[in-house]
Amino acid sequence: MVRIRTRDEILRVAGELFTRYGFKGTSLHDIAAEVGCSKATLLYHFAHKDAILLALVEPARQSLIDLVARLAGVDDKGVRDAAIGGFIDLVLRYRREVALIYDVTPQFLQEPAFVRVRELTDALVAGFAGRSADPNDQTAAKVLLAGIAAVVIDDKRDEVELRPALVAVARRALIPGKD
Amino acid sequence: MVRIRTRDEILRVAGELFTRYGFKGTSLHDIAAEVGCSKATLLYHFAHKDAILLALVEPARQSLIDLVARLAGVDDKGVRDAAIGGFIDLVLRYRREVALIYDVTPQFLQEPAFVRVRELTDALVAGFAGRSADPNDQTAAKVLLAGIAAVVIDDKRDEVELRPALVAVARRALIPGKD
DNA sequence: CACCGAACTGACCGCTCGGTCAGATCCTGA
DNA sequence: TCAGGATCTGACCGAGCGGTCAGTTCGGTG
Repeated sequence: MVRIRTRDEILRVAGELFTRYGFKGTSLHDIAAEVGCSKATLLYHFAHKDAILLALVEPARQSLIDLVARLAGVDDKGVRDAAIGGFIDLVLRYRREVALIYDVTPQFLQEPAFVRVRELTDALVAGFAGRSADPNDQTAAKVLLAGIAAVVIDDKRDEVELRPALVAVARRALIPGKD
Repeated sequence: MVRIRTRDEILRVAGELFTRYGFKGTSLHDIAAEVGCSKATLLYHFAHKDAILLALVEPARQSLIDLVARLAGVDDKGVRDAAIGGFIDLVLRYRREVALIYDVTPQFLQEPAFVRVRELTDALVAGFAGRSADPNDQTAAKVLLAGIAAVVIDDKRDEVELRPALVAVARRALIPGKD
């Protein structure tokens, strides 16, 4: 294998195994065996095991930050649709990483990279709820966010087909005055 | 502590730690320390670590089996509402256990107690989708099921308040002819 | 061709893991 | 009061964990 590709291969394999078996359920040995290298190689490219996970989710985390920053500039009237569209685009682009972020956040709350994830998720909930203070709207928002993140990872359809389906279910569930 | 209560205390503490840190992220040492007993005590009451998890989720798993059996006897017209109501009641009763079942199912697929969980979940998806073959209806069903299971565990409100909110969001998202 | 930095490795480390077991303690019933 | 079953424990086990490091190999440059 071309050496410059080892780091990318480590991330690809780690992403797959972390998603399938969980972060704690995946060992350095597992990753090395699947990549076809040694544990020491993993730790040559990444400072430690946590660093693999952090590198893996960093693009998605950064996109999440960008999305929330964009939503801050949208008025109350349009924020819900902007949040729905933006989040679905994010999840379709980073299917596995978003699921991983949801999965490991409770256990990495002390990690600087994750400290803000709770704030970011709160901001998304606010966007999905149209900035409503009604706890029922917020519960609905959380259900859709968690559900979309959980389901996209297993859905084999591509984003051209999947996106409108997700947007439709989110809008039906969240846009008021329709029931 | 009264000795006959040790087993129940082990299950209560294990449930809390498994939910917060994941099954793999919780050790026998962690559980024993929180209960205030030894690892050997845990293994006196339960054959092995997996047995603690299985005992914990067994009531919820059995209720899931019962729900799916009841849904089999409901016609296509009424199955969606029956599935929504039945699942939400189940989740409100076993908040933590249902989330645990969702969390650990991928890693316990070989376990006899879990072999059927995938079938049961598929049956619930069918119920939530009103037995529709449309992949968009099935995606919507999966989003709501996963979202409800994930969110109920953190929602502090009691079931009198929470149940109608969840039923409403599920019906808006899933009942056709409303958009 | 030689040198040097990058990339990689096998052997090893200390620690934690799930689990065992001989023995101690507790509780109940006769 | 005593015997026996239930409950509990500390010390220990083998295995796997994350990680280190001296040494090897590879690739690029002068």
